[in-house]
Amino acid sequence: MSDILPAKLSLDRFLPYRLSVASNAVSNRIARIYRQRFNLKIHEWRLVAVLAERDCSTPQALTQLTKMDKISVSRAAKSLIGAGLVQASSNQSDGRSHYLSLTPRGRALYDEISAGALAIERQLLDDFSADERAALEAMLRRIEAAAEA
Amino acid sequence: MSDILPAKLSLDRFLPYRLSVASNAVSNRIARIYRQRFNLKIHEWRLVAVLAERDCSTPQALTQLTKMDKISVSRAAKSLIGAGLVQASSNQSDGRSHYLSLTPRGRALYDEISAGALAIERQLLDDFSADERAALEAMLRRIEAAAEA
DNA sequence: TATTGTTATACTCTATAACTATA
DNA sequence: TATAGTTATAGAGTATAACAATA
Repeated sequence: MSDILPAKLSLDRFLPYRLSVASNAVSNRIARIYRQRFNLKIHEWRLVAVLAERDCSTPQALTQLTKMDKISVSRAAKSLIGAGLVQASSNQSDGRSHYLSLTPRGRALYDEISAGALAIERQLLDDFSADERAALEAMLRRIEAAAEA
Repeated sequence: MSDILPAKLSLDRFLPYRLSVASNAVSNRIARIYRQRFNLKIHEWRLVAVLAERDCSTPQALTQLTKMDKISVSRAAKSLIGAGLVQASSNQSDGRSHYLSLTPRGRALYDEISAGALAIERQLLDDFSADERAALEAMLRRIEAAAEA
């Protein structure tokens, strides 16, 4: 008896609801830690994380890498520059744009943050096998693609 | 080579990030449809969905059933009562509380909404097998529990 | 004209605390 | 005193549109 496509709606078994509840539970936990320990909002820490991987990105590149809109990127960058964690440098090939990169302080903070992030992920996936983790990641990407189609 | 616990952080492979991006993609799609077609916010439709399953619940019971806080339940209920979709009746056993239930119009709307919700879920899980769907649901519940621990 | 990025505005969502009415 | 529920307030997230500067 497959129950993949129930004919009657049950909120508790409704995938978008389960996804939202799980995501909120995880986000809330992380947001609390990041704000308390590092005084960063989620959008700010995402920018730091991406800049640590790909320094000297333009705001436009960052909107794609972080799945944030350009307004959020602009505000997060402004806040991080004000906090001395990110710096802007001019873009020779396009005067409308500029490059963003981590300052030494920003990079030092990232090292702390990323260690904490990996520790949280390890807790969340504590009893997951490697196969389960890979399957979950793949399914989340499929659902994301289907939702955006 | 297991990559279940990477030593280095990559935002793109970071589970809380993937979860958030997938959940937001799904939520945005649903929220848009519900607002356009039914003029309901997510919290309001959740309340309608739960009341359709368990009529005459108290606000307190609804906070548990919907994983919303009591303020959100109170606001959503107020809005739904104003729209003529929900009605309140007195609770004989506790004067501080009251019962909420769907009006005939609320129930009629629910029938429409639930059909739409199931159709969306079907689209999202179009290429999922029954096993995959069950595995996803179980993994989301495990992560939720781990995040709240 | 089109594009990059910023600012303005408003609406939704969430969290804390203060408040009322009743137990 | 404690609990059920409401109201007030502010912060965070998100979306649209208008804008300045450059291509």
